[in-house]
Amino acid sequence: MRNREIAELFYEVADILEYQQVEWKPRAYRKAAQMIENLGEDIEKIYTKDGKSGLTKIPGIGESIANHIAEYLETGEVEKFEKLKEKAPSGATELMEIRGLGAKKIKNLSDALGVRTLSDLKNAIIAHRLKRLEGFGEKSEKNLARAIEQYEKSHARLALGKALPLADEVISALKAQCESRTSKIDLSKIICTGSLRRLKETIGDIDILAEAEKEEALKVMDCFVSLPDVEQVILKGSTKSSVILREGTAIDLRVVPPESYGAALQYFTGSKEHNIELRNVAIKNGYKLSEYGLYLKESGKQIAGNSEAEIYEKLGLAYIPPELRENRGEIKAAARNALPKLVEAGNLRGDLHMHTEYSEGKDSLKTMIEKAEAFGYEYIAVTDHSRSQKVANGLDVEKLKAQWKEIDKLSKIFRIKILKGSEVDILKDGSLDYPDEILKELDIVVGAVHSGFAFLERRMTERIVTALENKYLDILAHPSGRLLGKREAYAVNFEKVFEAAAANGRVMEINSQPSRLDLNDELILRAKTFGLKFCISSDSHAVSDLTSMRYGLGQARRGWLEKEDVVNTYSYSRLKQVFKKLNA
DNA sequence: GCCGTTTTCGGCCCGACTGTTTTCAGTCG
Repeated sequence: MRNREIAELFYEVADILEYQQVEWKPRAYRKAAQMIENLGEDIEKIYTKDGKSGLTKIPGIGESIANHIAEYLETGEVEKFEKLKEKAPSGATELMEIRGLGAKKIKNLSDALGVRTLSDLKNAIIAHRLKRLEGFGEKSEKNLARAIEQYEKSHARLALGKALPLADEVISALKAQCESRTSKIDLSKIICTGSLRRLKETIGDIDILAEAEKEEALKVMDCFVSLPDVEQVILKGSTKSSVILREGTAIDLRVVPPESYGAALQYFTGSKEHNIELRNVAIKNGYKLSEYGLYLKESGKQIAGNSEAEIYEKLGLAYIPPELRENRGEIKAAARNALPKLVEAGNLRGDLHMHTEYSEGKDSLKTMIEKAEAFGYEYIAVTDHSRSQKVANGLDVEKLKAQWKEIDKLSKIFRIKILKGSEVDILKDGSLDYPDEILKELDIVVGAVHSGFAFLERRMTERIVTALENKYLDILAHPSGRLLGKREAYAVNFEKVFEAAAANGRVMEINSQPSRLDLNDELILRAKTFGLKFCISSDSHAVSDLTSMRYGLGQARRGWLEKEDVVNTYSYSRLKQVFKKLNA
């Protein structure tokens, strides 16, 4: 699967072309990159099967880009791009990352001052050479200095598991401030938008929307920029303000009047690509869509804007949930009224992956069960680590049997069904980490790779396929092994993994730990095409982790999953048909 | 460079904020 690699290449080319102030091409390359990223199919496979004509069937890819892709797949590079890169100063794409700098200014800096790299820029600022330049001044020099500082401090994206609680905090603080200053603000309308509302696995910045009449808007802005955690105010206006928090996260706040609230919510939720498509739909229907509303093109009369639902409705579309708004075909599906009915939090009836004090969990078996029952779950599986996981205090056979005894005892006290499970290591040869006579006694076997991450693709694929063919394996845990921002997914052929899983009726886990979110949305989409079922699991290591399900659920929704696709939405009696050992 | 219920040529989302202008260009999302 080289989709990501090719998309990155096109993004880079788009940046260079932008720097060279070539018109429109950057947009075309970015669009192509985005389509390839979200394809859900292996582009190399498409090319092998249907050649260039297969490639041009993908929206955004025409004759020329198809040729580039073919050349890249066959030779590992594109001659034209190599020449392009030679001509562009190597630091230009990095300079594009600095807030406040775009193609024009970078060109100007390069021509007038010979600034080609980030360190050139720093030196120019220190020597105060910028302010003498046309279009720059005292202030831009200072702002650029700060922007560089921030870029160097943190240009990494924030994990969903960090961003969501942080946004909740900021929003509550903002609500409290607003409440003390004015009674005219509808506090329930202060919510997060942007990639956070779409529950993307990582977040660039936090976007917040509020509703207020014009004369109240500035008050909301005042509250916002004076929040205690704000370190720097980037900009402040009556509809838009941006700040940076002490810990480095950027937050934008938009304030709009009630008649535009729905339009603004739609617009600022994005994604950008979804919005561009949506505006095209508007144009084709004789409308104009902006963050202020949906208007008739001719008369300029507003026909929707108050609520998000109304906007989609007036455009002839079914309401599209935020998690689907990635321009992955959701607009066409909405037009045909063929959107999936996404799985919801209320559908979840159990959690099939959690740890206790027996291995590396922080809470006791009893505490975990208590809390899970309080959640209203119908069943849980206790899945401590198997014996090879020495670092995680994996259970030997004796200790596992002791846990079974305690589960039997607790089962008499609690209403919730407690399944005897294990997160069993998939060993290097693909075998499982307990003997068969133990595996067959377990209600649920969750198989996982915890070692040998550096295996070559073929060996890793064989290893996992062997495990999937083992009749005692039920669920493949965190199938890609990635750790967000820390470790890439291991090299494995997912086509073969999904094929083997489907052939043997195995379930794919969507691990909800914020650092994992594995499978991710793209792989979920691909896995679904193999007819696979999924389970959303918390992989809790403490009772406080049980709520992490919201993150995994988000990825499931981003992967277009319905209730039916997710086995832990099933009643216990139906779950028994999925995992046959439960009948024993 | 892509694409077509206006088009095979001529469009390509749209508006806010800032800093530098003295009416707007550049950048951002």
